[in-house]
Amino acid sequence: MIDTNPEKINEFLTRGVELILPSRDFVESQLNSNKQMTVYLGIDPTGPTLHIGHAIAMKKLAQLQNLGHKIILLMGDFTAKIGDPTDKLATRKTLTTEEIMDNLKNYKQQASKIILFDGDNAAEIKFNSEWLGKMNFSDVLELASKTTVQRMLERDMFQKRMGEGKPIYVHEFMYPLMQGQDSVAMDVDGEIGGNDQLFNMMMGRELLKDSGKEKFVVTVKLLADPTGKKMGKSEGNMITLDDSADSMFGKIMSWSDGMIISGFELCTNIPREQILNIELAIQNNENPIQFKKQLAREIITIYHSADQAVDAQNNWEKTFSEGGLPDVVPEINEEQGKLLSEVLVENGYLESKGEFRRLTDEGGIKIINDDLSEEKITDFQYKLSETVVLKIGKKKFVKVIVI
RNA sequence: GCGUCGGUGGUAGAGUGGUCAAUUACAACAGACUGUAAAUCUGUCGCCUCCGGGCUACGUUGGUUCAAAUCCAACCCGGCGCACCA
Repeated sequence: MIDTNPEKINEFLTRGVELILPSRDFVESQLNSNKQMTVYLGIDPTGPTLHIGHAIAMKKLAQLQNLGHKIILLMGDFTAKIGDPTDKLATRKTLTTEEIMDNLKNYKQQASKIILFDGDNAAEIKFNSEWLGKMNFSDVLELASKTTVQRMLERDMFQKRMGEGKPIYVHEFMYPLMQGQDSVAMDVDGEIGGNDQLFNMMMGRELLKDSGKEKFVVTVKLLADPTGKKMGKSEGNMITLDDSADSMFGKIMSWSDGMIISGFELCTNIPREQILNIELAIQNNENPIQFKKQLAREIITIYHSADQAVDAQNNWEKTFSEGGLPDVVPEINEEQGKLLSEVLVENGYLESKGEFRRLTDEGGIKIINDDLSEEKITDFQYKLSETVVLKIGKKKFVKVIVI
């Protein structure tokens, strides 16, 4: 039942791991003890999609599942309503139960690419509203009495806000406690999470110590290049697990070269030796683009399929390296003689006519002829006379059919 | 409650009567270049325009003024400090 294959355990303890508490030795001996452990990963269901950052932590869960341990995916439906102070965005809109259920449906489908929800040792999904929602005020007080304001203030986040004279609300102190309470309520042996969740996860350790249990915490590295620049929504290259193959390919190609290695380590199952080879090759000035393409294919294979990965690459190369057309170009029907600027604004391709003017000034709107030659539109009063295939900027394509 | 500081474009953050559609940075977009949708460089970056200009915007509502993001008043929202309470 419990697998103690040393190689697998080693893989779990090292790959993509940032920090292990209380110690690597402790966790290793636990994993070797033939006892089934319960380990969880908490996700706040704030949006409809999981992103690749979630996937990195889920991969660690999957490794434990594969070793025969029990894994729980915890939906922070209750905590999501409060908002994690780790996120500097102070207020999150509160989600209705329906929205949460909706998000969950998608999560399960997306997560199932990585962890198993059926079979003997199926992953379990839990909701923390189940216990947090039932606590009354004296329960909360008791929980709050387990830690001190000083402990809370240790957080970088809070220190920073104090320094900047920004507000810290009392309920924000509750967030780590709530997350800690999750560990207690589920009586887990361990928790996986991103390195940014360390503080919150340590709270669970502290609370469980009260009942004499040593909970372990494994934090995974965040996907970032060596300069520490994170991948994220603000960088615009955040991959969500339901992105199309084409879109994933494009986003991965826009990662900086420095992210290739950690991408392989964190997001794929490629063996370490191969990753080392790639690292060496890049150091030897081999063109990184081939490895980046490989990385993109590997990742797409996990979430879509190997065939789609190849298609996505072909599509991408055709479109961007060779300046051709993607396989699918959206079409709109319009009457003859209409201003192209109006057509594009009405169909949501451009924000305003002013934008159209700028683009024509800059040569950003082109007609693509059948032989793939391009012809810039420079007249902002351009009127439709015949069906044209347009390239707007470098990413947008549209076929305007004149009827 | 009192005092004090503040609320500006997608974000951060300048501006403190006209030269302000509003410095700058980031983000975004385009062009050049490139192995790349990377980096770098250049340009653009409220809406409309018959390219003259017009319109809408600096918490809200009023006011002063030829002229307000900028001054005044009230209100709303927020920070910090103090007091009250305990």
